[in-house]
Amino acid sequence: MNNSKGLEAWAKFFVASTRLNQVMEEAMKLDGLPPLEVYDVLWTLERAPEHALRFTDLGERVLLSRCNVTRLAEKLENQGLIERERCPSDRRGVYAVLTKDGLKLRKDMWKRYSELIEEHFSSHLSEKEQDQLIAIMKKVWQEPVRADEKNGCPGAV
Amino acid sequence: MNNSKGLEAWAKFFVASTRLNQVMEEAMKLDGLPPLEVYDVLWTLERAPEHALRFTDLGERVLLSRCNVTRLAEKLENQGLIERERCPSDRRGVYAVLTKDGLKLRKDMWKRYSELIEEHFSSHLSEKEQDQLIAIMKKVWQEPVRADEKNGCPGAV
DNA sequence: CCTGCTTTGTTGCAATTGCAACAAATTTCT
DNA sequence: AGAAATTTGTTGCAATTGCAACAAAGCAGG
Repeated sequence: MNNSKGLEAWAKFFVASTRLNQVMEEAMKLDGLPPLEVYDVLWTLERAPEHALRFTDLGERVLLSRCNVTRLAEKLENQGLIERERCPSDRRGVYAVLTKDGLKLRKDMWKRYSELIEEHFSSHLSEKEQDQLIAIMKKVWQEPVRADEKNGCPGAV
Repeated sequence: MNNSKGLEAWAKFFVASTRLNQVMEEAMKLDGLPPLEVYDVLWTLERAPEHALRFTDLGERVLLSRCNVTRLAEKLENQGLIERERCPSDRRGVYAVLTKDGLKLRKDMWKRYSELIEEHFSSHLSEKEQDQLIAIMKKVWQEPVRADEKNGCPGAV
């Protein structure tokens, strides 16, 4: 085996991320909260200017369920979490806009989600290790920078 | 914000793992190779004694597609990658057994998969960082130890 | 042996997803 | 301006998935 350490690192990384997601997802459901892909959409909208994004942009920025944005949006709309608004300058375009309820749900989900992160993840790591991990993740994936996007704040998915 | 560094670490971890998986999955498909969940099953069987596992065990050990093992197995069986074998001691039980073709496909997939890991992951990290990451992943997730399982070798998913 | 209880794998059904075809609006090019 | 190409969101269809009901086989205790 050649540079087996890199491959081992990937294996551990892959297993840990998959399992932790399963744990979180299951715990959220157990608390009657929607799956994380809903959180993903709500939080993506919340960061956007005016809490609104065109469907195409939403599809590009969202992490999970990249296709079928239309259908996921339809579901969220029925639950009153987002609203549609036709784009005035381009009559093809449609904006998805976060509603009050959507904002509230995002916060409620984050309350529980952040607890889970703390419990299953952060609490096992020293501050130094957290720094190391952040640095390493930056090296293997740089999310494209969007001029308009707010970040910092709480729940980055 | 409280211990925001832990949450930031999770966010970066989550985004990187999700995006990298998407990249790998897409690249595999582009090369006409099956999705990684197939790799997952084949590799899980290959590590097992006799290259065989009861369906229940398979379902527990596999990372992706944990439910519907029956149906995924059915598909793999049709492609000649695994075989069914009734368990002699317990007539409820069914073994999934890796075939020659299954073994070969696993290796072929690994050839490409390991290239992708190198390209998108390992090559961005120093040896020291790889060590750090392994240590950190061990702290946030310990996969249960199975007495019989072989590991070490190549592609741990 | 007989009665419940658990384990194991399968199956039916409804919901979700991926993909490709599609129509409407816009842009590009001549 | 007009034809061709591109972008944007929707829709139909087939494949996949999650869930719960189910039957068959084993197990525990009388």
